[in-house]
Amino acid sequence: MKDYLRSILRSALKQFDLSEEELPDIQIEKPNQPGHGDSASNIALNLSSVLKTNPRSIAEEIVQKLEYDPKKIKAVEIAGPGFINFRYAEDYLYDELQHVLKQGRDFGKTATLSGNRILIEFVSANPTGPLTVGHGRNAVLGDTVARLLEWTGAEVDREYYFNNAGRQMRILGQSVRARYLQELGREAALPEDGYEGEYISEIARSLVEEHGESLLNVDDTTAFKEKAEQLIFEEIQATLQRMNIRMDSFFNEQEVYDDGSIEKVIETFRKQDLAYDKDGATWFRTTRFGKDKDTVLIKSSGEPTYRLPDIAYHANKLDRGYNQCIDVFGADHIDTYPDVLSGIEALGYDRSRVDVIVYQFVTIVKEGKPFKMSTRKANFITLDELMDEVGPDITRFFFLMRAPNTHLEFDVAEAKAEGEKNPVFYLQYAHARIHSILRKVEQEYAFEDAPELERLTHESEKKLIKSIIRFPEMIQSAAESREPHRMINYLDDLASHFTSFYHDCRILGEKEQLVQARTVLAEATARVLANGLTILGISAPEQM
RNA sequence: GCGCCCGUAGCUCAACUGGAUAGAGCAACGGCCUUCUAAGCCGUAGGUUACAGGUUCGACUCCUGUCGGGCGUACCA
Repeated sequence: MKDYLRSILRSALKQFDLSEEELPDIQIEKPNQPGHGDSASNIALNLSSVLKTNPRSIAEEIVQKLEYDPKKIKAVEIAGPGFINFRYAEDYLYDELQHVLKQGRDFGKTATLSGNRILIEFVSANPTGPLTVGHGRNAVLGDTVARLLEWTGAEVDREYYFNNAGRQMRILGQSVRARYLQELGREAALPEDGYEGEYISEIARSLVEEHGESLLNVDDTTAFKEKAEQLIFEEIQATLQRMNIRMDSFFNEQEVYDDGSIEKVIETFRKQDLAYDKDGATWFRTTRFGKDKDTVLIKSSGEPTYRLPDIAYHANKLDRGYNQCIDVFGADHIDTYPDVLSGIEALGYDRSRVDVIVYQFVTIVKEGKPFKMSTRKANFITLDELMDEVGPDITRFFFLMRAPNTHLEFDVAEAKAEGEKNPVFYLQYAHARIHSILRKVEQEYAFEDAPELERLTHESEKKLIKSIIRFPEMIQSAAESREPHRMINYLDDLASHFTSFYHDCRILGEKEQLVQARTVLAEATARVLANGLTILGISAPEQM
């Protein structure tokens, strides 16, 4: 519908004396006030500065020249300072409603991004411990944005980037070794900054089981590190799977060392005088990109900082034929990404091909109090513990509920509450309730003729239809903005329109044609709820 | 100090990327169950959108400044 309105407005505007540049984008939006129609355009207001006339008379002129299909648009009005308001024709609503059932599981899919190959990188937690709630927001955001993009026609791959070398992993190996020795009754101290979590002891115990005392005199921590990595990764994957997330690939940072791309990056930078040596280290001239300090790429110890492989990794992603890469990371990493962008730009890539979703921190609220966490200290809530308490559906929902770029308060008590307080149930309940009715309809009726949708004339029925058919546009806007919470807000609104309809209009016990028409409406609602919940990765039960 | 993000009803948050009278959910108050799931519906109350300026037909949204909170500001990841 938006496209249709844009096209008829555009042809009306052709009759004005305007150049292409003077013509502003035609915006179509859904007015807040129902009295203002179903769609509205502010085009006349935007044109008033160009044409130097008052917007109302421009609107009048546009409307005069407007040609539209009465099967789609019932009325066009000018209101307020110069808005053009459109009211949809009933026929249009009924036609669209038919489509919903015809398309079924695919209703909502568009081809907006078809032909695009997108790589979305998320979670990317190093295997030093179980996933925590902080990773949870990352994981769910990344996966859901991926689903949204898939629904708009893009081909999306999910990738997990990790590093199993470096200091943290060394300390991990040392920590496991210390616990292993302790398990066997030997004296051993955790290294400084060692990992204190109980899972370290579990890894140590499984080493005791496998190798008995044979590792007692092994000073090298490699065996401990590798076992830890293996077990922790298994656990991470199990956790992700439990959250309904499947990665397409895992990328080890080591690869960009092994294939020589690290050196290539440095070389290319040097050629452009973007890299230089100072104090035994190699620096990236980030000042040239507007930063007030240059950045170390290779420490004087000879070890690269994480920025260097990060740049090489992004180049690698773009080289693999993705036209767009999306990274998901927490606010604490915000400083690194301008350097990565500068880096790939220096390598000759268009920086707009890398896009970033930054999310703010999660505060877990337990018993009314916020809970501060740190992975290294044993003081954290794992994602698994959270899912043990509230289940995967609610976990996903709560992480998606808020705009990414705002702090998220996850109130465990609220999440655990049955019904009333809990927004997830509201959606699932509406869905289950519809299916309960559909089961009864199936038992009692056998419709033979095509449904007469024009019998849906009640105000609540029409509002519900309008809400339903907005779904595809909703997906597009959530995908484009990378803000899954919009989908939640929409579904909530849809469910609320349904329950109003449910209270105003009965389905069973009415005249057969009306039963049939309302059944179609209910079915379409359930369809959209189910499709929407699928995008969110949340189940849509038919019974509760 | 500097950089990024945030500040909206008592609490947690929306507001379609600059649109018309700022909306939901909890919490409070008042109604609604011999009829399709009351895990629900309807209503009342609650606001100078932190504050002060500016930009324009129009600002919660953009710009400047102030105050308050979070994160970063490493040859850690």
